[in-house]
Amino acid sequence: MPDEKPTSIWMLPERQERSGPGRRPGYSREQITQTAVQVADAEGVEATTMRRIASELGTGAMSLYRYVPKRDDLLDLMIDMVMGEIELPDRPSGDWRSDLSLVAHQTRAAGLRHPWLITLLTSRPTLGPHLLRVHEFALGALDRLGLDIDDISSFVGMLNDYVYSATRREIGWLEEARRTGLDPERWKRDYIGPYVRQIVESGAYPLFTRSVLESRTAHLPPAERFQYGLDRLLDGIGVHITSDISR
Amino acid sequence: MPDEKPTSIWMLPERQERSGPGRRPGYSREQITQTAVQVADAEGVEATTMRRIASELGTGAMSLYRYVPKRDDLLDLMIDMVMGEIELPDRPSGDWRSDLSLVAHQTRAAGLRHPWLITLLTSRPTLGPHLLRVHEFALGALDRLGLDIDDISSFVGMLNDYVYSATRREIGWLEEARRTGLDPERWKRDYIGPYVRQIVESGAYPLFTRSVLESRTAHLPPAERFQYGLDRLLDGIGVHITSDISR
DNA sequence: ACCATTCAGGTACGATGTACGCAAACGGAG
DNA sequence: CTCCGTTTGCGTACATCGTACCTGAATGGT
Repeated sequence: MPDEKPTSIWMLPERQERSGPGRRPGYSREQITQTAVQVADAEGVEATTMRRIASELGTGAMSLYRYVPKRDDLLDLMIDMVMGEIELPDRPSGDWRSDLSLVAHQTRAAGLRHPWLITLLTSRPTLGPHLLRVHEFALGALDRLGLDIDDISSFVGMLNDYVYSATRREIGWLEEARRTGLDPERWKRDYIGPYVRQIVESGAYPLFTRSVLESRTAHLPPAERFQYGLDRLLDGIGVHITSDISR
Repeated sequence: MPDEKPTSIWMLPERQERSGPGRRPGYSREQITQTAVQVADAEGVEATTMRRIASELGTGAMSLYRYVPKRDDLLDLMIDMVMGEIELPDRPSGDWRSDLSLVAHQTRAAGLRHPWLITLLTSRPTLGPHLLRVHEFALGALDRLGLDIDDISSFVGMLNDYVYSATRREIGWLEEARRTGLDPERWKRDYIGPYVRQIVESGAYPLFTRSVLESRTAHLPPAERFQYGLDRLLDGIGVHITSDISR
């Protein structure tokens, strides 16, 4: 009777250092993951093919399968390695607003360093140890404030949703700007590809048009724009925290 | 000097009915898109290959390229066709809360009918006419309430983020339940695959554990659970609407 | 009746993930 | 040292994908 196959990579730890016979492994999961991250940073996640990563390590594609069951698992490992870059105190400080801000900004920073992160993170449900650590910290920031666990969970979910989508939007601009060659600042002022221009000129979507043309925050530095939306969100959460004096 | 190539499928309308010489087209963009949607509904988006769709129509793969430039464009067309199922009044009613609720529930319903929709929608930036229509309606719901356009845009963004991620979570349960063969209700009570169980038993993530084990809303019918989070979000938006009397 | 034009779709190419199998490296037992 | 079971390295091979190219059939205007 065979073992039931592990449901995720996190239940299949790398083979440990042993002292039996047999050839020694020449690579490691971490090394392979790191290489994959570098390739993805430089050329996008679609360049992280098994052959490409292997050749980066000077070996053959099939060698990687001694360390990683499938390519999808490698994507999970990449996500978690990068989540490991997020630095947080051991415990929340007690100031929920600055704790959540910290998580938000750190996550955004990681997302900008690795433009593939957010797409991967939101397209596959994964729960690696580092992601869990960050999540636990965020939940902890709202603990002991009179909220029940469903509200805490719900608010942290909203925070994550905001951070992911705001960061994704930001990355979208950067990539669009790089593709068209313009520098981001000038590009955002003159703005918008031909398609959005067509939408605007059609006159059929007046509010969408205003959100494109009359936006104040669109001209802010990205970090301030991020902060602006974040503050709105935290204000919304704050309403439910009775012990909060600021509002 | 060639035309600059269109930036999106929406700038490349289907060839119109003409009256010149040449063979008549045997298919149409809409017909192909509809077939793709059916295949995706039945077997997932990864089954919507060009060959599969073509053979469903009784033709060869390459014929599709007379109607759609690339497979990615077909994905955009699928998204927008399904967004077209969302039924909304011509103009918002004036009750912002019920207007946004309507958008939220309609979008969730479309996402549940077509489990691939949310993944596609959040993994590729697309702005088809039907998506624009829905977005414009949502923006309109918050117009004339004393908010500036950045806040309106920001709140609608938060609403979308919530709807997408809540619906995605719900779909995840359904698929997990289908995969393991259990019916959704029982499965959600007994809950959780072996990996989450291991996390819980590790004791290292007490708040995550509580969010799994002590949740009240987890046992609610999905629609009520959705409503619960939605109400929290709308409460948060309501704070910023001064003319709102309910809070 | 002819022809320029348009569509249908077969063939073919490069790329991908990965199953399979064999040879090379290794440590322990004799 | 010699042999042997075990483990790793990786070449070969295959199914499947998007899609470039090309030939032949259909069509309506002249």
